[in-house]
Amino acid sequence: MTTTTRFAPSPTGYLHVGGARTALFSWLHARKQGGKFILRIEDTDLERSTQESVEAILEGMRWLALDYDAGPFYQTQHFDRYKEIIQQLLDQGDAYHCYCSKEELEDLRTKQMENKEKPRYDGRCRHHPAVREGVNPVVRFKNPLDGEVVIQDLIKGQIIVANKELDDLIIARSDGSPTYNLTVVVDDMDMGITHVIRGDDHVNNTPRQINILSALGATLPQYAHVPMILGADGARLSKRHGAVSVMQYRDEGYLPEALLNYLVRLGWSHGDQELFSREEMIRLFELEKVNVSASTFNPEKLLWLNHQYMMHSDPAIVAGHLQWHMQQLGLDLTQGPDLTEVVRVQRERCKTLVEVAAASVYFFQEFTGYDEKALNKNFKTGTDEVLQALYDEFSQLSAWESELLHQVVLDTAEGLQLNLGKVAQPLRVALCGSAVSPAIDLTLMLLGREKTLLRLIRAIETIKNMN
RNA sequence: GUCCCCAUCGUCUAGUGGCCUAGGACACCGCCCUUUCACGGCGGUAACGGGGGUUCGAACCCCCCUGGGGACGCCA
Repeated sequence: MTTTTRFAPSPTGYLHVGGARTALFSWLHARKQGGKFILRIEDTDLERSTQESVEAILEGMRWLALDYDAGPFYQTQHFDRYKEIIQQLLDQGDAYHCYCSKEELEDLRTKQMENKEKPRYDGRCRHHPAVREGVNPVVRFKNPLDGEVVIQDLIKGQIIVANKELDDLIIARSDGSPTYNLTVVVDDMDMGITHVIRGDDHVNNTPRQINILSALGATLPQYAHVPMILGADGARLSKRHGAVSVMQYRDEGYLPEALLNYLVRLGWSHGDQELFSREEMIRLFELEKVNVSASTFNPEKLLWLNHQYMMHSDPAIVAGHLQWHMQQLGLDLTQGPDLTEVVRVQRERCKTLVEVAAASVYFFQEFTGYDEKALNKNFKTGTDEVLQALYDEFSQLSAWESELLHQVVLDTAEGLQLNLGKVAQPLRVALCGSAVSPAIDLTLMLLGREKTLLRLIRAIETIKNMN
């Protein structure tokens, strides 16, 4: 049987890092086995599912380049099939109608909690069936009364749950619509899912699902429950923790490969290796080596990884991502250097694409004002003469090449008997408006002669007007 | 409360009975490099939650405690 895995999010929000990691592990396992990866949207909760969420999830998958071989499938389009299975279960005596009201059930729960018992349905309609006129019943699955369910989890190992801990769960609501535990089981069975890879929070559902699957005579899939990702406060990662949407990482200037690399190392490792290309992940990843315990999301390490990816990836590819950010700033990219060159000169000092973009604005348009500190420190009486000397040299330079530019700066310093810093720094401020930029020759190079000369004039004027 | 699961530096982790005076990475702190900011190089601080066993020997196996997480919906 070909390995088939699935990612089955419910469209009640964007794709967050926890979901993304589950999707990644599932995708990785399928790719490693040369199997299929399916995307299934679990939208049976009509109240909370939204089209926007569906689109946000698809966008996240696309950005991370987690491609699926089938789907997206929507559970709302399988309702006939679910009804058929529910009827089958009813017919074969594995399910029954329950007329208990929500209030009754609520009372039951409260009493059980008071008695320090685990809240669970007591099966009153199973043992004493009674039709109530005018009440639409729910359908409950007859969970086995005794025995136990043994799960051989690929990650967690053996998990044993006694059937008496379980109750008769609802598989169809009073309006006839199917519930989660039923739909998952039916789809996993129909889609030939061989490996159910999902979040830790589903371990408790697994024995119930196994019981339904058994009642249906289906072959059981293998289960792999991946541990949760916790926020900095040790609680489960959620909307409250801020930047958990995958797309927010794009907005903040992260490369998808970096996020993926961060995520794959959260709960999984391969010796001391930190950097994994997509191919390496596929080759080396093993579900069996995924950790059993939850891990905490560490934004600083993600940042470091992002920097690693910016520095070691093909600059042209990084430039492709940078372009989007430059456009966000409203820059006219025809008015400056090639973005690949920008990446080359900026990437060692910037950890995100947002930083690269912000630090590169002056290559494309005039900066508004000088950084005050930089100005006070570098523009002094007499600095205008230094800049004038540079202006003279630059305007006569035969070619605009970095070695020549570098030489001009060196020669000017020597000619004026000044430290290199006394020449390069004022020049930097004149060109960029701040004391921070790439190496001065590279900055000159990318800026071009025209902008360089204009900005030198502007600086000289500024200094003259200071007195 | 009941059930399930978990427990190595602040964080991600290596470690599967002797290679461990516990290794790597992020962060942090020094030093070096340096025309800015950085990159880089070198070094440092820092952990086996506690208590019992088992064993010649335990971070690794067992039990208890403690701590943490998850589940307990006509949500998924």
